[in-house]
Parts: sequence; C-alpha cells; structure tokens
Amino acid sequence: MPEFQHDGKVYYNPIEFALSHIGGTWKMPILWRLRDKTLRYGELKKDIPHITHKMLTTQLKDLEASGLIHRQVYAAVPPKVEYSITEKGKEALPVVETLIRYGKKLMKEYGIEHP
Amino acid sequence: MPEFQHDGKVYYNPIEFALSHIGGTWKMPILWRLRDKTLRYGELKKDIPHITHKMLTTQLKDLEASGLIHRQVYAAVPPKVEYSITEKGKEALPVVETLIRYGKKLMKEYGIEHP
DNA sequence: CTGAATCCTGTTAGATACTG
DNA sequence: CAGTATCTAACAGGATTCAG
Repeated sequence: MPEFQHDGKVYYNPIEFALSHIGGTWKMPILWRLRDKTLRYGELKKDIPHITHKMLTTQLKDLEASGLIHRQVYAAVPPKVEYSITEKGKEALPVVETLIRYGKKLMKEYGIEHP
Repeated sequence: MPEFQHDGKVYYNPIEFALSHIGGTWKMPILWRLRDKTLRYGELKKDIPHITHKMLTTQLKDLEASGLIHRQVYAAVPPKVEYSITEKGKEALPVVETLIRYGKKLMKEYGIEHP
C-alpha cells in the first residue's frame, strides 16, 4: 500500500485518510447531530455537553474546511450561525452509524448501560 | 447522553468508547491484516511498512489487552510470536470495512489513486 | 451569541539504543 | 526475532481572556 499526499500531508492508507476527515473525539458526534437537521452553534454546544467552547469551534471550522458541513451566518444582533450537513458530509454517516453500533455493542458486553 | 466510566477513564458517548478500542492511526490497519489469517510480528511489520517498531509493539499490546487479538508465543530460538484476531476482534471488522470504503471514496473524489 | 487568541498541560508518537 | 527503555518533538485539548 503506497503512500500518497493531500494538502501537504502524507497518508499511508485509506483508513488514515478517512480519519483525518472524521477522526478525533468530536467530529463524528457533531456530524451525527447534524444528520437530519440544522443546528445553531449554541444548540450544538448544549447537545454535546462535555465539549468545550474551543473544541466545538475548531472542529466546526475543520468540518467546514473539508466541506462536510455548511456554515450559514445571519447578519443580526445578536449573531446567529447555523450549521448543516452537506451531501459530502452525508457520505460519512454510514461510518458514524457503524461505529455507534459497535460502541454500543462493546458497552453492552462490558455491562455499561446505553445512554 | 450521560457519561460513563470504564477502566478508570471517563467516556461521553459510544463513539468515543469505540474509538478508545480501535481508534488511532494503526489499530484498524493491524486488525484488517489479521482479519483472515495469523501473522508473525515480522510479517505484520513488513506488511505495514511505515509503522515504527515501537508503534507496532505498543498497538499490538493494546489490542491484546482489550481482547481483540490473541498473542501466541512459541518457545524457540529465535523467538516466534504469532498474532491472530479473536471473535471479539471480528466484531470490529464491519467498522474497519466501512471506514476503508469511505476512505477510498474520499480519495477518489480528490483524484487520488487507490493503493 | 459566536468566535479568535493566548497560554499551559498531558498525551502520542518518532528516533535511538539496549536485552533475552 | 521480538520486545523494552529513554529521550524528545509535535499535537490535542482545556482554561481564560478579549472582540464583533
């Protein structure tokens, strides 16, 4: 499996490449919440209680930069910003779904209650 | 989504829990290579060219600790150690498969040749 | 309300050398 | 052949402060 480059970074396999887009602790939880609805920044923040302000803003920025979500700004006071998933972002949903199912299965095996 | 604990660490959702088992750069590539055959340490090392010695040993250790792979030591000189996937490890394969498919799709969209 | 900038910390991962 | 130990660089992530 030869290496390849994208955006000045070297990747060694499709797994690594995919995880560079949707990996990390927060990107998939965010995508999952946007799967069927548009949410404001504050709604996302409230829905993902343990995420910090910084993590949410940086992850949203990353997801927008890679085209997985869309950022809509409304010129108003106070500011209003809505986030929605793009067609490209929807392509990642099967991965998220599979991973959630696996995570729940693991939790069940360990006797952890499903949230 | 309430938090929960496992092994002294706090998790906030099934995604995070799943990724603690099979996340990171190397665990899924390793599991994928063991999906249908037993491999020696050196064979894995050769099959995943860019992984460092340290990363391979630590990741194998992690995967064994979480019961996803089995480590078989043969008392011989020179040493011979074989790794194989467990039934529990096989439960993670759908995730790996979905992620590989998504990664390849992404690569295609970016005009990157499939390895 | 949303976001940017700064500082600080713990973890991850690479290079290298050593062991049975 | 397989694994361990140490040192260090890079990065992820948290807390805090300031801004439009």
